[in-house]
Amino acid sequence: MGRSPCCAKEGLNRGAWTAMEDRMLKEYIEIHGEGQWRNLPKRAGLKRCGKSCRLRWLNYLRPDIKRGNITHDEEELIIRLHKLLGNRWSLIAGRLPGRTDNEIKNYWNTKISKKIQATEASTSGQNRLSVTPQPLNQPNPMVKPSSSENSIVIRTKARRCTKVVITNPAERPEPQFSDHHHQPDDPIKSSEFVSKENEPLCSIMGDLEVDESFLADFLDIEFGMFSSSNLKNGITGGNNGTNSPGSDDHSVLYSDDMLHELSDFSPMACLIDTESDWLQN
DNA sequence: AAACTAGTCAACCGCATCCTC
DNA sequence: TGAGGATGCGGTTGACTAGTT
Repeated sequence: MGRSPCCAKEGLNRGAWTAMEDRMLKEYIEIHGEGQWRNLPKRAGLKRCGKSCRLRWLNYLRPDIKRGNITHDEEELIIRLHKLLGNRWSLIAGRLPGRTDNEIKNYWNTKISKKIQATEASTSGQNRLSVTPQPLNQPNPMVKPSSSENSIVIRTKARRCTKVVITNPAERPEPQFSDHHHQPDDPIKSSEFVSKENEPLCSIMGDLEVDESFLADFLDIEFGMFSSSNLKNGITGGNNGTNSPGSDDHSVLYSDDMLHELSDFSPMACLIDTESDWLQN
């Protein structure tokens, strides 16, 4: 059942890239664009694995890479996103323009995790949503296996979630409570995000199964707009928002006012649809 | 000055997921 | 619908550098 290796490793350069290789790769991509990584090295005349070329481009050569130290604001954002997403570096990086997943991962492992550990050591009893130390090789306390009833889940392996439709609570069918700890009168439950299949957002996000109370706390505390009352009272379209009145699409969209008011909302976009620019449009 | 240690980060690896046929 | 290739992702490694003894 062996997988075929991504490339024949014989005769290929490995290790650090030379300036010459960088130039060749950059010139090739500037002319031909990204993609076709497997064939790229041959076409560009590089003795490198396609994966290696891709990584080099994404992490170093891309023109929009931001150089220099991570700012305090960026660090705070990383911490917040990590609290919610766990080690899903590409999602986190997606909310930090010019930063790469590799850079953020390295930064976390070398700087933030130590800072956090030091914080933990000095404060024994901490608030759940304070900067919670999460040694990388230990289970995230915010995370739990889905098989465990009382556990919260963010699996470390990422799965992609590119499309989530948030339906209008008024128009969607009664939620199916498959899980006994979901109380129908639970505020977050009654206003919960749902997908096309009426699954809670928490579970439709691929394997990102975030405990709903945690998500509720996060949304309330980090993004106050998303208190359950706001959700109940209609972040649904139909006001002055982007939802076109005649649309037969029942998805919930957010009004321009709301989006402007919530300047820090953008990080949430990555949870819902990393690849779309719906926030900007 | 040399040896050792710790920190940083680019690059590699294997696996998961997506895409195409 | 399934197989296989392509791509993306997170974890890990190891080379390099700076600091310390």
